[in-house]
Amino acid sequence: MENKEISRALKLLSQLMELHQENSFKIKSITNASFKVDKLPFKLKDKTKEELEKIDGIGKSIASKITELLQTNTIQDIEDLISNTPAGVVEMLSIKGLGPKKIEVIWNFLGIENLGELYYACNENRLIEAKGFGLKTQEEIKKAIEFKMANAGRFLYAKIEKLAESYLQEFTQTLQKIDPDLKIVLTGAFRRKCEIIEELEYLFISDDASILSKNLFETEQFQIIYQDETHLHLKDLNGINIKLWSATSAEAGLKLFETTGCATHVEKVKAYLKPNQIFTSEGEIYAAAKMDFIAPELREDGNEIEKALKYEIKELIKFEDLKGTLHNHSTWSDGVHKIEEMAIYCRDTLALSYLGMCDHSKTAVYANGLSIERVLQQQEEIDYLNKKLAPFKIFKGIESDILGDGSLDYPDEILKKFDFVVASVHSNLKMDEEKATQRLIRAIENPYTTILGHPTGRLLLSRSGYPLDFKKIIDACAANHVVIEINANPLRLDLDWRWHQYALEQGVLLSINPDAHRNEGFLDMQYGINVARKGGLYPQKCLNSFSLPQINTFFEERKSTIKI
DNA sequence: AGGGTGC
DNA sequence: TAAGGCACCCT
Repeated sequence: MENKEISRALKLLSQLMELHQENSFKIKSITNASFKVDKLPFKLKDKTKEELEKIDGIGKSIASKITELLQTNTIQDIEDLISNTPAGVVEMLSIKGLGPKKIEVIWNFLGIENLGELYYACNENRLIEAKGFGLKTQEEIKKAIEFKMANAGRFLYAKIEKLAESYLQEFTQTLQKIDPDLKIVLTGAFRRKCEIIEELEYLFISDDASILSKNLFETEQFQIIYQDETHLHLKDLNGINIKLWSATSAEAGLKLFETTGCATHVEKVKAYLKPNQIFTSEGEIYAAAKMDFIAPELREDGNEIEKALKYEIKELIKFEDLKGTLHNHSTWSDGVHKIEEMAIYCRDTLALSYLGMCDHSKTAVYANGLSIERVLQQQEEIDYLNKKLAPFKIFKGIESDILGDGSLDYPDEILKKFDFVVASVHSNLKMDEEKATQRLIRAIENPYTTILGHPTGRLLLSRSGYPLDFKKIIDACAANHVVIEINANPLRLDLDWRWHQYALEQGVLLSINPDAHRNEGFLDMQYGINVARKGGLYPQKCLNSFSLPQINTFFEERKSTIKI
């Protein structure tokens, strides 16, 4: 079990205790432990109970809860509290803007026990009767419930990835007993690397026509929703839709093509094919249609077919093209690893040649943002490490908050000390589109801004982004030579891939930034690669696939254009 | 810590 | 009554 899961369990425990109005000191200590656990640079599962008790923020009582969790996968206190709380009330904790205090009032004062009732109460204007609630809060809650409902049955790619692979293993193992030559591949939106997945689709390639016969999947794990000659539709215990398609080995190429692309893409390509042609691979299909091969990620009904017909499809970016990583957090602000640890991980494990450090700026006090003095100290440390680790290079960056008026978070004398600046919005996210766009443009026009960080601040499936006029934003980046970040955190993936093409057309560079707060966070760059490929990004236009000398020059030239 | 909201 | 203090939630 990872620290993250332990931290989540403790957080849940504290929230449930708060819902039941238990001793506030106990609640505080558990909340605190949850926070601390999430920031530890080592794994708790390897520790003995005695070692746990010595950790700052963990005492005897919490240590025993953690060992209980590690041994039994649960904590009895949580189970007890949950059994005394309506499931719908627990679910309310997942609504943005609602915390345990407010939910306690909703539950005990208004007598509301699930999201449906809560939504109904918002519509009836009943929430404002309760203390601590007003019209604005009621509207926010209503919107948040609508957002959640609209996203029911949708899953983050990163969350469903392991499950998708494990079903692949499971199906293969079970069915190869029937047909040893059977092959199964993932297809559909998952193969297109969509950031949100609504169903998992598998293609069973077998010359045994009865391979999908229903009784094989009639287990406790799956519920059969629908079946016809073409496919079998299941739902698993988590409510995830699973579609199984089958093809003989002769049909496999065509079937894989048909189940992968979005419907319009498939239809459009088929218009270029002669009837009754036989294909053993997807490559043959695109060749027969007299166009470039189109990678699965691109088959989304953009302009990919037009480009393929002109043989203008670029070779898409891959993880191995990345030469470095920009926008990362260390223990100087809210990260869990030291700069040196991160640098060594990048150099030795990921074989990268540079690391951009971008801890939080001073306004982000909640994230231990850097005061001017600490910026200077950090830069001294980086100078020292650069001597020690050469030729590996650590770039001095900052993730500067964009303040309410669009200005950056330090005076120019400090801004000019950085090799590069990532400017991003963290607070005041409720502006209207015009104000928000103006605020960002002002930050883009700041000569010290090198990269625009996560432009909308969205959190997939939980919070929609800051409303922006994307064309204006991208045009402003083009005019000011500002790079746009593709934040690779699987919850963000912001800038959205649907805007990459436009950005590239305007000559804007993109950067796949992990926003890592620990070493494992660097691996999120794979999710950034996934969406960047959907957006059509190729290595020459990706800032962090520049070699070390190239990016060095880029940063230097960028700074030399600043007048004053 | 600081902004937004509401009592 | 209007303003200020306090509580909650977010980043």
